[in-house]
Amino acid sequence: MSVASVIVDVPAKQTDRAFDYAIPEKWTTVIQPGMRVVVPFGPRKVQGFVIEIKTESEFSKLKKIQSILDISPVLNKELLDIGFWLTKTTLCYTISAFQAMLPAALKAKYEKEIIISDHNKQNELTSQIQSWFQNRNVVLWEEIEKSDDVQLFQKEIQRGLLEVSYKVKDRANRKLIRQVEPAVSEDEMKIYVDGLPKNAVKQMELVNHFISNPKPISAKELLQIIATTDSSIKALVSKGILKETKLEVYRDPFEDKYFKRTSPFELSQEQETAIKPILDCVEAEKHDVFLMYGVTGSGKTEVYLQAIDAVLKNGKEAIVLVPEISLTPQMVNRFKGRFGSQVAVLHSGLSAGEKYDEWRKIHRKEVKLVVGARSAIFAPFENLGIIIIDEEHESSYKQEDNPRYHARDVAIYRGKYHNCPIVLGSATPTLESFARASKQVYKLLTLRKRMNERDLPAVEVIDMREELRNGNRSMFSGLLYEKLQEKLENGEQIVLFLNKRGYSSFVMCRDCGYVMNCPHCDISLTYHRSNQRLKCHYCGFEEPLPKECPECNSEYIRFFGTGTQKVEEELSKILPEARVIRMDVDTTSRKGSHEKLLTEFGEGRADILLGTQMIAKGLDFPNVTLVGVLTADTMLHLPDFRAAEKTFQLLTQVSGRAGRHELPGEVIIQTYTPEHYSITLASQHDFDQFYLNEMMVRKSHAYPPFYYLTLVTVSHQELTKVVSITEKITSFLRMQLSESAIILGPVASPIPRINDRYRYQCMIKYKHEPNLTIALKTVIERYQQEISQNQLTLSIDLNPYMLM
DNA sequence: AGCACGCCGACT
DNA sequence: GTCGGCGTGCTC
Repeated sequence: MSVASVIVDVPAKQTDRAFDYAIPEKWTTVIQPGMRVVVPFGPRKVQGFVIEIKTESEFSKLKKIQSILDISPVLNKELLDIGFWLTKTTLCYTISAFQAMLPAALKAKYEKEIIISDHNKQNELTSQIQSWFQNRNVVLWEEIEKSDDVQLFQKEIQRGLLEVSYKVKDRANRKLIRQVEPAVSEDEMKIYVDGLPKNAVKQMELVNHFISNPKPISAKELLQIIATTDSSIKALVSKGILKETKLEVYRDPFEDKYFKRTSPFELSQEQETAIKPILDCVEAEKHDVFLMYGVTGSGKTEVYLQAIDAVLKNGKEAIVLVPEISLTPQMVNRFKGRFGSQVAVLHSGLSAGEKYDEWRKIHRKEVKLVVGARSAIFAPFENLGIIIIDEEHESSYKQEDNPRYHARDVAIYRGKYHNCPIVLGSATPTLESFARASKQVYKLLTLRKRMNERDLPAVEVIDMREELRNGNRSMFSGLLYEKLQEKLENGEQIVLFLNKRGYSSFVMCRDCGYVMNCPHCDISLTYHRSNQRLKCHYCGFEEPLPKECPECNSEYIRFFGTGTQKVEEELSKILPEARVIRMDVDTTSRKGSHEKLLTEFGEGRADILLGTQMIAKGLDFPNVTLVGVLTADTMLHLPDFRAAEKTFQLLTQVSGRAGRHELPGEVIIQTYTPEHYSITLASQHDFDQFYLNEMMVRKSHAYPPFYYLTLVTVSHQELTKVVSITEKITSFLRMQLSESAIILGPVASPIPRINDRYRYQCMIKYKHEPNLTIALKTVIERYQQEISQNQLTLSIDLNPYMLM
């Protein structure tokens, strides 16, 4: 007998294992590991992934696989293995790992329907139920649940007159276009045209089109050429003169876009030196991890492009990961321009259907290269020749929910599997990667010179406390204001950067200092100007802005914190003639608006580009000569050991936007902590010194890269319960782990309460703890009951990036 | 996760 | 007595 081991789509501890199913005779040769199937599971039907084909099962009474969802496996052997590896290393469910590797369109949709069991007894149903079934055979349970008839239905189900039917629906819908072509020979068409009555002008035109042009044509195009309606085509189809066919097409998110083909540039000496070891590695089919450390504007992308070119010439495939935020059309153009239709692009801006189509191009081997955000690391290539991770330090490569994987780790896993190089590129590598490069675990490649030998921009650090003392209470320092005027006069462009991360527009009473907090979370509410309301970013709580302070009834309650809107307002006051483009979540939420605004700025239709994080990287505008950072230190005070590193990275990235071409660039950094090394060293473009400095800090505080981290966060409605459970977990881990592990806690999370649930943490710092995952699994099992009762949540993050 | 089964309290 | 509350345990 043929048996399939199936991982079912039920993300729960108890079902996180394989279930065996009998393979019906007709499918014994069809079903393969990695295919999606529908299986009966208890009383319902669920989707599942076949992971193994066996000849027998320990389980005696097997149910049969109900249906097959794929013609060929959606997960190959390698991806199945990656799924198991993720389950093990991130402590997630296997099904969650599988689902993370596939486009959302392949996730099943479940529907529960009610059908009439026996139509002969239909009249026995109450009239109320009968009215539901007027002119239809099935009723969706979802509809019933919304009505008041739930109990009536349950009664009839119990009497056996109605039946529940469980449906598993594939979301994956392929886009089809209607094509029209002749169904008869040319001669027959001519005869038909001659026999047509005089008033059938459109039919005649249509047939004449096919007489001179018998190729299939899309209905849409045909209607345009002939200027007629569907009815005339339909008439000809029903007479058997034409026939309609459906053709599957891909939704092309880059339709209507023309990509100018580019050819390789000549590499500089430095670039040559950097690419050589990568190319050697490609030729030798050897796995190695390269860290390409290159200052902003040093031409890393050209090195990627040429390395990819070599890989594609060898008949292999390539993956390029780019942070979501810099997956701009500019970036995509560079790859599409060089490799044309061999490129698939995967990013969150695409619709589910578009993502699925791009994924299918990869799956069917129609493309050789994928450029995408984090999840593109799971591209189902089978002959990988290189993986490139650009802006290696970006935290968006770490997924913040289950499976909590880091794309870099997956890349290295795949690199070992395919014996191919991994290239991590950055102007500001993570300390983890740079430390590994220093220890020769990764091979370091350095690009110190900017292309065209352009100097890095001059950076001026402005002490905003000093400005305040001198009576300047605006958000622009004297120097920045001066420079703004100067650049405007010269007709040059300016980028103003507002670092909003960890800093929101909170509302405070100026008399008593009372800050409006969320009643369910220990975090300040954010003021949303668009609807004059206060909103909690964690639980969604909303309330109108109060007229007076709830604490002291003062009227002087106002919002603090500088939003882009406020900067824009102030700009219009001090520089009314400046044309400003504001880019933030509000102005870029509509699809394509991001690109539109950038094009506008690029074409010189504005003087100042004002924005948040999203303008920090990847942008390259020749006319930008001034970059202003309004508040450099807003995230320096976050409770995160990477705060200094992130500040340094951001300032370096932003400064890199200035003077990339002929005109020299200037950068002004405004800060309240000008003495902080992350700010001074960023202003001196001194990564090496920053690295040394920060390494000392990390060493003395036992943080990565000297120690690994694992963060356990416990949450519960009752404070006492959270504290005692976290306490128990902490002491249990102390017992299980070695002496050298540092176990901190229990302590309250940086956000101690979210959605009325208290949050406590335990942090584990360690160098080598083979027992850690086993110990953590034991912890999960011990509290399983309370977790499933939904009172307790336990989140375990191995190598966390967010400590909140 | 769902869903059935089963064991207790409060109703016609 | 039975309806329905939720706690418990199973799903090949």
